[in-house]
Amino acid sequence: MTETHPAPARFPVTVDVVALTVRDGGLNVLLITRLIDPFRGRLALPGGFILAGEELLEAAGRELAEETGVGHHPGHLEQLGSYGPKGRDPRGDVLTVAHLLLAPDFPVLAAGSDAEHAAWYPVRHVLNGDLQLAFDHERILTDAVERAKSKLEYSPLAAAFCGDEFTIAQLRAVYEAVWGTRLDPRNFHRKATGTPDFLQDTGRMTTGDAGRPAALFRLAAAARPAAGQPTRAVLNPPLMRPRD
Amino acid sequence: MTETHPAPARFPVTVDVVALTVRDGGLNVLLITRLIDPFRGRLALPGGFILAGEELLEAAGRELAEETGVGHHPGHLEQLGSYGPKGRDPRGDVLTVAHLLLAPDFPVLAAGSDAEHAAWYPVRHVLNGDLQLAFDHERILTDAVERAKSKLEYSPLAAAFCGDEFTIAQLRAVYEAVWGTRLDPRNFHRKATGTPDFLQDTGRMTTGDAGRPAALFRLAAAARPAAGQPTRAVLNPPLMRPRD
DNA sequence: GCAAAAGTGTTGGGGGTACACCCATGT
DNA sequence: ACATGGGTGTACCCCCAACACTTTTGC
Repeated sequence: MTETHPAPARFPVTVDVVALTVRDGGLNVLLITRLIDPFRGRLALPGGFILAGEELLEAAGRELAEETGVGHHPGHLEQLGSYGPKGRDPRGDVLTVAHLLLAPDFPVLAAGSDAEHAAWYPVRHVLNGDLQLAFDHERILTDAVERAKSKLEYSPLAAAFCGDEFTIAQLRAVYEAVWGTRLDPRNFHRKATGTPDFLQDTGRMTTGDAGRPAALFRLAAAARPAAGQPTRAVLNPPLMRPRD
Repeated sequence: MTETHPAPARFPVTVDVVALTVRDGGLNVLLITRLIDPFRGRLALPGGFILAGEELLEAAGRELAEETGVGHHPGHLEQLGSYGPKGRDPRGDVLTVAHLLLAPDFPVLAAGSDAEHAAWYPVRHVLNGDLQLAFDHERILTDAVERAKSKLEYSPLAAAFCGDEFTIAQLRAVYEAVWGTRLDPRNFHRKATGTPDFLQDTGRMTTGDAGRPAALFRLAAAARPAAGQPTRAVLNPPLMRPRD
């Protein structure tokens, strides 16, 4: 924040949201189909220009709500990082602040004909190159996935992918989908239930599924993210992902 | 990157740099004394407006060079996060992208009378409240220190605080200063030298100090950060900091 | 010789992996 | 009865904390 004498350059600033969820055993990302140039018809991350008087996280939440129809975003929203401003938009320099949302598999708004259509897409189809994204959104997605992978190791954020109540097996499925690995169900159960300040037993059980009913848990109060506070590292030692 | 119909708001964008080093056994931060309002006479992070055509990291490196006299920055520079734009500058909405520099203890330029004076200050004096910073720079510093602490656990970035060649004890002093703890010299030695792809023995030794001479190491080629690439997690399992 | 710092050996324990085994439900 | 998934017990092993001990310098 030094004063430099030349007039400060002003930049258009956008917020983009990488919304991730677990679906069909894999990691999925919410993408919209662009209706206008540049990159018309191409898939892109939801996002848009920040408005005067808005904070970054507010703007990200608003853009997400506008394009998915979710009243207020479920799950965990945090800042990922900023990109640009040079050479990422053919129309000129635009700075974007990317955000990361980890959420349960919520239904997206069925867009009308004049709105951009938002839907879930498997992350691997994008990173394989089967689906091409607009702008530098593939790079942003890559960074987002890497952030999500490492966050699961030490934070309780895996629960953000589940609903309010979940079984140990559902929680394990999150780790397996994000990391792309298999975890031993028995050892995972011990680690998850044995970690203090992580899970709280609701006393209720699943019913109707095949096999023995499973206990339902929710996030312990101590592990729930306080608004704006950094997520506590409750998993210590961390739950380590198998080496690649 | 959705197109919204209202004209996109444009914001002045600054880059700030949290330059950290280890000095006198403690973590220090590079601060400038502001010569103009707002916050005239107050300490602040070095930084300034991003120029048209610049990338974020470029701008951060330039601002640092301008205010410290270092030709090109030593150590490791990375993006920390963005803050704002609302309510952090009394003159209006300004978005800032904070950066983190981990560097050896380099001498800062002795500023002339018309330049802002840059110098090292112990981080604990700032976070104690003994020194007050301008804008929201204390919050940014807090985030930067937390990022530095956690990066040391799994990345080889502690070496960024040392010069090109260093002893195991100097490397340990970095961990102790950043984490604010004491580590067992013997166990640290084994962990550091035993980790593959971390340290490379130069074959040379220190001389002249008290006690037995120590072997000099440098960062192994595999651990050196490739430009723009994410830092590899060479320390696996991580070097764990003692619980607070 | 003595202090100081570098570096090695050894031992005990916590937590991880691997896997055998038992439990409770749907069909 | 059988399949399916939930949950527990246990053996082994690696790595870390703790600390005794040796090595090599300066004074």
